[in-house]
Amino acid sequence: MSQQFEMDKTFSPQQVEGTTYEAWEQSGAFKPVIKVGKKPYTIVMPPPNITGQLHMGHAVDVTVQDILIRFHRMLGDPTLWLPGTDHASIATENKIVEQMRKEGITKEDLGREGFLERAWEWKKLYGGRITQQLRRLGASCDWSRERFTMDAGCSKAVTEVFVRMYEEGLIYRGERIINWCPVCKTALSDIEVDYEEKQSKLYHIRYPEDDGGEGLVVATTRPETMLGDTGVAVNPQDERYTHLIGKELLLPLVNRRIHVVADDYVDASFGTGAVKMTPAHDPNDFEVAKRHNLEILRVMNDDGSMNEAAGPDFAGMPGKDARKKVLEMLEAQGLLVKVQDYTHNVGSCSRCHATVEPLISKQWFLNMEPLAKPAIEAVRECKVTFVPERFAKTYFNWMENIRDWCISRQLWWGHRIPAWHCQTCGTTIVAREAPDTCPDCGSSRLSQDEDVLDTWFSSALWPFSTLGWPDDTKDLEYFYPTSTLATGYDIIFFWVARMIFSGLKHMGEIPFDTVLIHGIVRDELGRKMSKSLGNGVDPLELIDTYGADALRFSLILGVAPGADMRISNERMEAARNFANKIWNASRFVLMNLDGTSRTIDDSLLNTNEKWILSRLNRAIRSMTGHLEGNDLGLSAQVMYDFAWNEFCDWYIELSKGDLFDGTPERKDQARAVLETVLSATLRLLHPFMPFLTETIFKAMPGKQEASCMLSPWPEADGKYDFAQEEQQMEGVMDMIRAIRTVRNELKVQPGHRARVLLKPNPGWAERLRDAEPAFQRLAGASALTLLKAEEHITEKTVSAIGTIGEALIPLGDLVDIEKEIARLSKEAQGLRDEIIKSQGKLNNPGFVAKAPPALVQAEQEKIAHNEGILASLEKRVEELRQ
RNA sequence: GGGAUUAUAGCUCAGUUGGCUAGAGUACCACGUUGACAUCGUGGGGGUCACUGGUUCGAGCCCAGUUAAUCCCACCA
Repeated sequence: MSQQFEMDKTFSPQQVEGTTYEAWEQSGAFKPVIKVGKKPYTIVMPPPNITGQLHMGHAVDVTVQDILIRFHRMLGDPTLWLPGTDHASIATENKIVEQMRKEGITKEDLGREGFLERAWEWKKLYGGRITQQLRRLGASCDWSRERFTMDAGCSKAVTEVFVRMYEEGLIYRGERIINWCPVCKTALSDIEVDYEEKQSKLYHIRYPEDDGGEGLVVATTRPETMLGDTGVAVNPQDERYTHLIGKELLLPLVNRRIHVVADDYVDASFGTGAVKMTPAHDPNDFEVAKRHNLEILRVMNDDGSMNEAAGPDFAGMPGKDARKKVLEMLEAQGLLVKVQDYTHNVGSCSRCHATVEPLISKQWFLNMEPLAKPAIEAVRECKVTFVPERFAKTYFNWMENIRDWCISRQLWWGHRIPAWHCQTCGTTIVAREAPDTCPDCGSSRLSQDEDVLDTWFSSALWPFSTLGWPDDTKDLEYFYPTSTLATGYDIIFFWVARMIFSGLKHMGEIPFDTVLIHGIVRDELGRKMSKSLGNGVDPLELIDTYGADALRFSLILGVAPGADMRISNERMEAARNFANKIWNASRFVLMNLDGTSRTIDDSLLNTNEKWILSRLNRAIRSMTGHLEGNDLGLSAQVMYDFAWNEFCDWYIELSKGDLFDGTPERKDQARAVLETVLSATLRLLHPFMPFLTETIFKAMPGKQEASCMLSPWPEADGKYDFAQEEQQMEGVMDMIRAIRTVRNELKVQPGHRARVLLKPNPGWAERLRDAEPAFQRLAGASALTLLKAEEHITEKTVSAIGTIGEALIPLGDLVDIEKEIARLSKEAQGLRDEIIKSQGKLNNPGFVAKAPPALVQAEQEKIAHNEGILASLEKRVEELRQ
């Protein structure tokens, strides 16, 4: 007995996934085959964080990329998918700190060195875990080229870029208002801050004049910051306050004299029209302060508590308590004028969700303007294309309004900034290697800057740092620029934009030509998956339950580029069922091949065979086109429809005639066609469902040692285009469907011949004779035999019969004559209406003049067609009347 | 405040540059142990294409407006 008969009745992914993947990886098939002179297809994988578990976002990301990679590999392109992981500075550090907290130790206990040791241990443990999980999805990446954002090579690139940009003056150090997370104790970039609406109060506080005048009233949501006020601003046009401009007020509680300044920034219609200025703790106030030379007084510590500058009453007090005390004291002095309920947006740390405090701080910045310009140009000139296009707008919107990027973080885990400060003279030295002495004063008392770089600083270099830059490597030369970058739209700002300007800046070339944006995965209710909602789905569990192929397919099928997708059990089941359908269709084909491979005899092709081969050609062309256009969802849809609705539902069924009852010649021909179509189907499906297809492929005759993954992508063979046969089959299928409707309607028992009410005209007879076996098998009816239905016949049945043939057969004595006349008359009326409608169209000069000729002709044919039926109906009515 | 997207069957979504009766999947109903598959097969019901107007011979598609929802950016004390 041959191997084929041992296939189970259902596909068990669990049994094959592990071993199949291992065999692929062992064989080295994931490594690109470099062909000098041939353009490679390259994807550099967005590196997952080493913080944890594979989630649905990764699953989509990896699936999309793996499909493209497998497609191009089969096309014969030298194909590289370079994987790696990201150190994820702040996220990882938080996780480690959290883990340590449970053990009762703090970062400070370990010290920088000790902490980093621990962090590397973490990386060893979890960095490997995530890559194992990627394997479970079937990711066919070249693990021999795997990189990590903090490995020696990538770190070298980071230092090189930093030093170069510093030397060019693009990187500078300065005092600016930054978003400060008092829990993570680090600066955050603008995009690391999330805003949410919160209920709070708007406090109206009176600031009297220093001479005892009543002064003015300011409104604030953060009263404790008044301790750091160094001025009050009003709108220059605001007549209420013109008399106060330039005057001095006495800041309550601290009794500091502060000036009233006029600045357009102030909106006279909001609050009281007077704004207290706290330049050290508010970005706008900071700007105003610079314009008016107001003092910048920081009153808060890094942990959010008040410092000495806040005055002896408040020093050391947490911000919350300080707020309370300030309010109490103001109230006691009768200076708290009004308290309003107020809803506004409060920023919080995207990592730990603590409320962010804007405060002044010395940080490293990257000057964005000169970098953004060419990056905008590159997209505008379509050197980089976004799929779908609309995301380019998002990109422009951000890049055109970009502000300098705060790249320093007060963390330990990350790339330490290559800058040294001289303890003697204060000079800062930025260098590739640690300097021994200060070039200015010769002192050897140098200490490295404590900060590390924003994690996205290294990510921005990923497309070339992973290929060996700054060294001149062969990989860099061959694979850069890469082809496609696939990622979610949530990461355009964090990453995509920064890679584009970095690539242009340091490589002088775009990093990739296509940015393929996919949506995010939502639950069945359309909600974002989040930890707090607890609605997250673990992709690994889905793989266990349904198989990796089903997961991949359900994430792709019918999903338009950039569109969010919902994942549900129903969707997973549909994908699993499809996999099983393919499995069983293959099982049937393999059973009938008897382990022998055959080739099609073109001279013996019958209509069914011509039809399926022609349909296969269409599927190949369509899928290839969609994949080239990055529309994976449509491509999968074409596969699904072809495999299930055409190959399984029709051709396999049709083939059974020859397979079971045909002459030896026909039998072999059917087998050859089945084998050909199955082979192509498996290969077309392979990028989407690699495990299933590889498993079946190896069971094909003579393919034990072959690999679906490394087989060529199917090409449409022009000699198998049969437009006429396709049309003919379409007609036959319509008729078979109609007969089935009749059978159902008449409740004809299986096994019994349906009594089909047909009188084929000469044209149809020809076709029907051709299709006779199909009718026998699929419709349980003989197309040429006129039989008498004994059952009651409904309208529906009649209309179904109407679609079968031109000649509607008289129902004779089966039905009440009056009723039948009425029905036929009604039908005739319907046809007349149709004809009138068509004639109306043809009488419309605009239609005749402007519509395509084929359409006009079709309309004329329709009239003729309807008139023919009408005539026979009328004739029949006449007969019945007699 | 600025920008983007979406609105089609109970649900999830397709619907190419406008062109025959608007399609799938799923759910629902009926029937079915036909030699791959009940994770299946066959058939069926179910739509005012959000609303209003416009362009056109012709609009689910193009244009304007209205309504509703989602998302992103900015962050007014």
